[in-house]
Amino acid sequence: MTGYDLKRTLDNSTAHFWHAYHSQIYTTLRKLEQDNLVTSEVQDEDDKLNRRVYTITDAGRAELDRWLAQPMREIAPTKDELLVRLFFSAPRDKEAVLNELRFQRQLHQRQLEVYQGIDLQHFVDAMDARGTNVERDREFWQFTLNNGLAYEQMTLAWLDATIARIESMDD
Amino acid sequence: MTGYDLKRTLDNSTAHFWHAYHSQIYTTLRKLEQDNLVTSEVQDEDDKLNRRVYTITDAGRAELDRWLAQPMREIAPTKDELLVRLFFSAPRDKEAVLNELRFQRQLHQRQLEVYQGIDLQHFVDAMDARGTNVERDREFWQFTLNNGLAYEQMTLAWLDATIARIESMDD
DNA sequence: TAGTTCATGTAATATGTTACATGATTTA
DNA sequence: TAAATCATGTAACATATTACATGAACTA
Repeated sequence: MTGYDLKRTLDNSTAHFWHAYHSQIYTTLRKLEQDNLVTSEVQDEDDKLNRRVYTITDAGRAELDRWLAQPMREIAPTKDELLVRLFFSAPRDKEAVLNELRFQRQLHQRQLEVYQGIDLQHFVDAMDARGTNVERDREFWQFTLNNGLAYEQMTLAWLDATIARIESMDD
Repeated sequence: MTGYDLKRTLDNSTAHFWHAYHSQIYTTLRKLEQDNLVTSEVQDEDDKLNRRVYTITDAGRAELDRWLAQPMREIAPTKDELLVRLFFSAPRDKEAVLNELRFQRQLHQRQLEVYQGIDLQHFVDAMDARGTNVERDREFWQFTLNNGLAYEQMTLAWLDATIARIESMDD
């Protein structure tokens, strides 16, 4: 893939559990290349867009396998700015807090619909047609998608309950 | 509070939505002091532990209010290492993946019990006895705690379903 | 032809993590 | 008296964010 492809893939399919800016992606790819974990080349000489395509090396694959072989032993740390804001929101104007939560509700509703619209099987079939079997990968991708779906549903239910309780508060 | 108190508070009550290392807390407090957003003093001259107690200034409170007045307009970005690992786990040994997920299940079960054991009302009463009314704060703290509870329950249900499906996979 | 998307980078700054470093106080 | 907890810091390094910068290709 190119750095641009990676950015798009991250934004589209893995955005809910991993995110990166293009500036970080390009610099990291260069660093990986220095460490011989990937190689890169500009495939089409005539291509004025300078698309630089990266490929993982055997050493890179080995490093990925090594990382996967070491199981996680802690809970993934989270940083959720909205919860920090809520924690300190008692003195705020009630309507301002409600508007913020209602806006978040819209965002999460849309995000849920994005996940519901993802058709992994269609993607798998397309890869299959190109000779790459990702049938077993599909099951694991589905697990991460299921997590996104469950997370959005949980968040919507929590937002609804929280909004309802703030609405019934005294000013 | 002292830096140490802040670290403990973060670890105990807000760990599920915000986390910081002590090294970051101490350096950030010094920076806030340079910007006149907090003041500090070693209250007890005889105290050889050098407890440095920080207090927010009027300018600090104003800055906090200014920050709270600007509503969030995006979904909080997340980085979940476990999901990245699962995404790439198709080629891994089935039992290794299952062991990792079962261990995560234990961690989340324990975390749920920690949240279930938190008694906000007890804390509010103790503050009340010292003359600080945090009754309205309590409702907002409860919202963040509810989020933690819902998150852990959702995660446990998702882990159970994922574990069951991997168990029924071919090797 | 104007706006959007494709495409790649650097620089400056901010934030976060690990390791190093020290010493007092409390508890078993 | 040994171990755990209280308490504060710095240094080196890693990661992340925002802003700056450029130009091609496609689409309305």
